[in-house]
Amino acid sequence: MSAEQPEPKERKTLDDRQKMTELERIRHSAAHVMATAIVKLWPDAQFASGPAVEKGFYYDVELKHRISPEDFPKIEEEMKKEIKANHVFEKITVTREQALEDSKKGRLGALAERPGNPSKFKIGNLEDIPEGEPITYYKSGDFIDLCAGPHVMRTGNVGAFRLTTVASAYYKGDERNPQLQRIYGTAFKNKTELEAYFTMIEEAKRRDHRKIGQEMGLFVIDTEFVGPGLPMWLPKGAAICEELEKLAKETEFAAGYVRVKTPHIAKEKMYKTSGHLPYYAESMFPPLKYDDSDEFKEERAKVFTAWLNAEVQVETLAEPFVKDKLNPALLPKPDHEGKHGDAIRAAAFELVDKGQAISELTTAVAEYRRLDAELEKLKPEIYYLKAMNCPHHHRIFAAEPRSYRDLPLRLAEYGTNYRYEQSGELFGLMRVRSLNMNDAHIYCTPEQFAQEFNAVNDLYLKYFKIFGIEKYVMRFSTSAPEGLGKKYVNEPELWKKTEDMVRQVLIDSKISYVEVPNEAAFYGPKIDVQVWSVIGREFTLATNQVDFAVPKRFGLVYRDKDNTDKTPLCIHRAPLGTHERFIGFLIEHYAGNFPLWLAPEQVRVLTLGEEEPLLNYAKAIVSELRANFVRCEADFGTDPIKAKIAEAEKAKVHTMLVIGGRDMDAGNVSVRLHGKGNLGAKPKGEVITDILAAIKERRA
RNA sequence: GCCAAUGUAGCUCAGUGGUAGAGCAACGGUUUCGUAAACCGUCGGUCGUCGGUUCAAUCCCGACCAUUGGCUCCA
Repeated sequence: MSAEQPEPKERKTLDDRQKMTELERIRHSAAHVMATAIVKLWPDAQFASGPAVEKGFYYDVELKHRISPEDFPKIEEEMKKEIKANHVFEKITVTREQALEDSKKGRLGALAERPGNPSKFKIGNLEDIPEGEPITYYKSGDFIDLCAGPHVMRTGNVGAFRLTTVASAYYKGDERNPQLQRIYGTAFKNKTELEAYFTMIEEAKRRDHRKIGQEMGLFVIDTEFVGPGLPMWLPKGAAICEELEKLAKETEFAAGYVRVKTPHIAKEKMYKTSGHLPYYAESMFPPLKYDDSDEFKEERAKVFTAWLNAEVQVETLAEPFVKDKLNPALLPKPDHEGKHGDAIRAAAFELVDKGQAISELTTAVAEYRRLDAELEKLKPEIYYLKAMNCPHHHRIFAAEPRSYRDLPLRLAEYGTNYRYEQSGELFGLMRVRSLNMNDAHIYCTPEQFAQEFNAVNDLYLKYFKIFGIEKYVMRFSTSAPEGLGKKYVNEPELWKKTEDMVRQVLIDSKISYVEVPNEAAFYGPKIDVQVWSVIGREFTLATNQVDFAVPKRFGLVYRDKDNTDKTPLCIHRAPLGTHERFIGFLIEHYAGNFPLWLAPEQVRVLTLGEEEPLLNYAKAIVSELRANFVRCEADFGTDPIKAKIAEAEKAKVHTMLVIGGRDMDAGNVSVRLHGKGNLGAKPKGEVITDILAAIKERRA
């Protein structure tokens, strides 16, 4: 969102630094070695910062030459020389004055002094070091860098490394600062670990939801005809969507939700009222103009001209009568014609309304007002694609008079939202522009809040159990005082009250959570549930948000026991998030090997041979399963059984039923589970009963 | 949006300044085979789009579109 400011970064204390692991020291040292290599190759290079990060290290550098992966071998070559030279990482403590002076001489992040080429980013870094904290250099060979360390003993301790990518980054992460080239690499103690890391990356790629989704035929993103970030679910992917919807509908029905359905667009007024337009406009698709035809524009232009003429007419007629009534001290700035049109007209209206005006002026004002109203009507109607469902649900709340007896009212909908994510943010199914949201809004009284909020949290935990999601964190996002009126609605007291309320609920329910300030929604605090996919990607899957602001803006009220109207609280919740992200996550979570109830193709019946009686036996099994809504397919073709099995395994079909003469004669089917091999022949009835039970129970 | 890399058949990928190839898939046929692939044949491409350089461009250059990685974790 536009209002977001770059957040001040937490500075690592020296204590934190001493806790750096050996691997982090290796990587941080590798960053220095890389910088040494780069400055040897391009002596004008200016370095900013080069830390160890989760997967390796980077160094930010300003350089005319654009470093590309083609340069990597050259840089790596130089790095190897540095490592072979086995320089000691020597720690030197200096005064601030000394450091500033060396920076000005261009000595920091360099091999020698560079007159006329000061270490400008190091000067900036120096400013961030608090008074009283020692200022240190690390020197390896000729390379000296402003650095708090710690490092490994010698450059030779950087065991195995590889440069990986080049990216861009703003100095200190602030887009107002110069853009630097960020060179990424990774380093390990030895070659074995380095290679294991790259093998791991390769394996992760195999689990990538984009790859598996393609292979299994779950979804497509047709960027040419439909658009980037707008996935379409193929039949097999749609099957997963439907299973998730079924799960949500059952659970929500049991929890007292009622379902609604709303359109995908709404008038501009909706989002002006909700407050989304100022706070959220950049994330919305451009508006749809209802009537943009030439005829309409002509008509509007005609009325506009007449309206302008009427305005001049009113002012000309009124001016002599009102001139001396205008108080020069109170006059606003004159308009572009040097006149006080607004003030004159206002005065003229007053005269007319009091019946003190001459008849020509009365007529002119009447005509002006008529045209003004007509012009208002000729404004093209503007519609927006909905980026969220809440405003529609609010209008459903407003559609009937509500009593406290109706609350809590839980409106649920699988609504499709459209958000204009920036092109660089799009990412497979995980970050898209059309979102199928497992949405609901709970309208309740403050007394009901704790119970409702808890019930929602319980829902999450219930779902996570079904899917075997074990690693997750609840992030409690709160506001920040400086954001009030900008990033957040300006209601300091309500913010405090609601945040306290949510915090209390979290503490009482003993859910472990982390509190993150300055991350709330504009209308209230929220809880995001963060999960990690097996590949290590971090995502916000579910969300649970409190809204104390928007219902008020819509004037939503319920009649309370004391016969007064009160504004309800609203809880926005989406425990399954969106189909897109949730299924993307599930694909990686299960590596495409879905449990039976979710599997796009649950059962495939494979025949051995083509004899009529055998086919009839097999067909009867398919029919029975399909009659029970099992997604069952038949492979009665002439391929050898090995080939049929290979195909079914590749398609990740959950259960394969192999049927040959032997099985038919005994009333059996041979069961084979994907990835688990042959389980042998079992009685037909038993197998079918078990399949149906496993689906019904949503067995893992 | 910004920086970089990538874009060749439905999929995975070769390849070249002189009109493009493999495997799988699809289709046709032969094969009737008990747990991860039996054989033969056929079809399939404006080499992302547009423009430039050239006698000639999929290849060189430029713009655009899309995808991927990064743009948060400070000396």
